[in-house]
Amino acid sequence: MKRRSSSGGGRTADEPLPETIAPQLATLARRPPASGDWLYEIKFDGYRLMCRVEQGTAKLITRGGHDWTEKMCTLATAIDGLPVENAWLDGEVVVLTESGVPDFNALQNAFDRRSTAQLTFFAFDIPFLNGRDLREVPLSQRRELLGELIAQTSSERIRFSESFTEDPQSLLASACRMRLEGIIGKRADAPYRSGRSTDWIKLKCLQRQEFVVGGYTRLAGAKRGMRSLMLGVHERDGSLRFAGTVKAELKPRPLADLEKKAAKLLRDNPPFYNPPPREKDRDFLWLQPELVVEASFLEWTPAGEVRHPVFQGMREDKPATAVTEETVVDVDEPESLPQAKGTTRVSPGRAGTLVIAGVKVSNAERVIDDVTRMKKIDLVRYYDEIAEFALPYLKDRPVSLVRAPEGIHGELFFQKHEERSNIPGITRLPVELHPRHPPLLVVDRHEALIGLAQMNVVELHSWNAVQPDLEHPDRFILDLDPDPDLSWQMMVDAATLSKVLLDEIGLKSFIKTSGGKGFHIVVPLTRRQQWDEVKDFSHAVARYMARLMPERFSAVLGPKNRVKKIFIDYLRNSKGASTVAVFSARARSGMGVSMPIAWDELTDIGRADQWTIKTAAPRMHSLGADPWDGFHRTRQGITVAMRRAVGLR
DNA sequence: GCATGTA
DNA sequence: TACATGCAACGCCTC
DNA sequence: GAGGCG
Ligand SMILES: [Mn+2]
Ligand SMILES: [Mn+2]
Repeated sequence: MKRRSSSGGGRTADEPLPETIAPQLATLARRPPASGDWLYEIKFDGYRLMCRVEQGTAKLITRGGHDWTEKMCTLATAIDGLPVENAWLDGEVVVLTESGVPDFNALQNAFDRRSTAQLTFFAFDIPFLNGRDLREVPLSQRRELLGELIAQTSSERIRFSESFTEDPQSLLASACRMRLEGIIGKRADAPYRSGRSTDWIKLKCLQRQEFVVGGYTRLAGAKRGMRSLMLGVHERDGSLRFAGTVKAELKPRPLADLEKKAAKLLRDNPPFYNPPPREKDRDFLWLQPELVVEASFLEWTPAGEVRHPVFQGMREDKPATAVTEETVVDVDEPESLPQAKGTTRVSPGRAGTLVIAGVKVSNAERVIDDVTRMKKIDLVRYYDEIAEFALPYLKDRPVSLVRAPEGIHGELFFQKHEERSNIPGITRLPVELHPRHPPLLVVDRHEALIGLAQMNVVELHSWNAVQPDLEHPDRFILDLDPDPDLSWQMMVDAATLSKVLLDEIGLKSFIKTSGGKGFHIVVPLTRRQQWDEVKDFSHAVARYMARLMPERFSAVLGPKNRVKKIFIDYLRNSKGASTVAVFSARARSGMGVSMPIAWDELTDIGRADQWTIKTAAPRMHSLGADPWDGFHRTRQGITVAMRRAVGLR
C-alpha cells in the first residue's frame, strides 16, 4: 500500500485550526457517581490554560481568554517544541513543590518574582491535533493521542495528567491526604464540549463558598468581643437559613473593624427563619444580613448546616442577597434539579441502624477524619477485620482508651475506667489488682472492639502486664519518638541500632510502627521482675544509647531535649503507664495503625503511618506469616550480665 | 455516646 | 416522651 | 511546687 509522505497518515483533508476553543468545565458533585465509565484525574491547584499551537509557535490562553504567552514564555517555548503541525491542548499550569504536590501559593510567588522557570504544564486533553478536530472523538481516545504525543517530548515542563480508574472514593481520600484540592471525574466516552456540563465533575476535599453574616457570638455575659460569626444562606424564596457558626479568625485589628461594622447592623431578632437554640456558654447578637464572608467546610450536614467550617475572609464584592447554597449535582440522577433546601432535608440518623458483630453502630456515615473523609464505619470495619489479629495482644491486658466524640480533629479524651455503662465484651478487673483506683478495663472479645468503636474509641493503649499479676511486667517497650522533622532514615537507623544493642545483650525484640511518627520496640519478658527493676533497666538502655550516640538519641523527656534527635521514651515502662496497642488505630489525620512488622521489613517501610485503617487489615489477611512469629513463645528475663552491659549496678 | 434527671 | 446535662486519667519528669 | 508530657 502506498503511504503518504506527510505525517498523521490516513486523513483526507485538513480541517482548519480553530482560532479559539473555550475550555470544558466541571460541575461540583456531591459524591462519586455510582455508574458509568469515568476517568479520574488529580484536581490541580493552578491556572487553567488552553494552548493553541501552530507552525511551532504556542499561544497560551487563560480561562478568561487572556493571552499569557508572554507571562509564561519559558513554558511557551517548551510547548513550541512539541512535534505537531498544529494543535489545541488543554491543561493546567502549576508549580510543583518538593514533594511533587502542586502549590497554588508557590504559583503566585512564581509570578510575583517574575521567575516562571519552574512552571509545569499538565496537559489533560487535546481537542485538536494535526489538522483533525478531535472534539467529537471520545475522551479516552483523545487522551491516548495526547499521551503518545507527550511521551515524545523530553521537556520536563510538559507532563501528561495521569488518570486513574480505581475506586474514586479512595482516590479522593488519598488526594485529600496529600493535601490536594480534590479530583476531577470525566466520562470516558464523552466528546469535548466547551462550557460546564456534568460530563466533567469535580469532587473536592473541602467545599468553599460565601455566607451572609446574620449574627455573631460572644462569651456569655461579655459586654464586647466577637467570637464566632453566624452564617446564613438564602433559600430560593429569599428567606435566610441559619447554616452554622464559624470562628472569626481575624487579626485583632481587622476583627475590631468588623465588630465596628457589625455594631451598625445590630437588631433585636434573628434574621434566620430557623435560629439556633440559645446556649449557656455564649450569647447571640443578631445582625441585619448584609455582611458577606467566605468559609471553607467539609460538607453540609443533613440539617443544612456546614460541618467544620473555617473562616477564609471577608467578601466585599458580593451582594448579600446573592448568597445561596452552592449547587451541587448528583450525577446519578442527571434529571433531578438541585435538591430542595432547608425544610425538606432528611432528618439525620434514622436510616436504619447498622449492626456489626452483634453491636449496633449509630451514625455510621459520620466523617471522623476531615482530612481523608474517613467515616465512623471505616473505623468499625477496621476493628472488625483486624480483631482476630489484635485480640491475642490485648488478652488479659489492661487498656486505656482515646475517644474522639467530635472526630479526630476535635477534642479528644483519655479514659481508663468505665463504671456507668456496660460495653459488650469488656471485662472490668477486680479492684484488688489495682488498689485505690476504679476497675481497670480489659478488651478480650471481638464485639468489645466494635462496641468501643461505636463509642468513638479510636486508640487503645495497653499495659505492659497481664492480669491477674499486674505487679510483674511481661514486656518492656522502647518508644522511639523522633523530633517532628527528622529524616526517616534516622528513624530506621535508630530502630536498627536499638535492635543491635538488644541482640548484643541477648534480648529478642519485636518492632511495630506507632501509626504516628515513630517505632515501638517491644521486648517480651517472663514475669520475674517488678516494675521498678524493669523500668530502671529500660532507662539504662536508653541512657546507654544516648551516651554512646548523643547526636542521635536523647533519654530525657521534653521536646527541647530532642531537637534533631530521637527520644527513647522509657517512661512507657512505669506501672500504670501504657503504650498504643498493637493494631490500634491512631487519632491523627490519615488514621494510621500501629503495625507489627518483621525486622527484615524495616527498610521497606517509608513512614510510621504507612498502614491505615483502610490498608492494615488487607495486609494482615494477605500476609502468609505472622510478622511477630515467636513473640508469645519468647522466654527471657533481664540478667545481671545485661544490667552490667548497659552500665547498671 | 450514654445514663440520668427534669419538664 | 423530649430534651438538657454531666461525664469520660494520671503518674512521673523537668525546671 | 507547678506545669508539661505522653
Ligand atoms: Mn511514640
Ligand atoms: Mn512517647
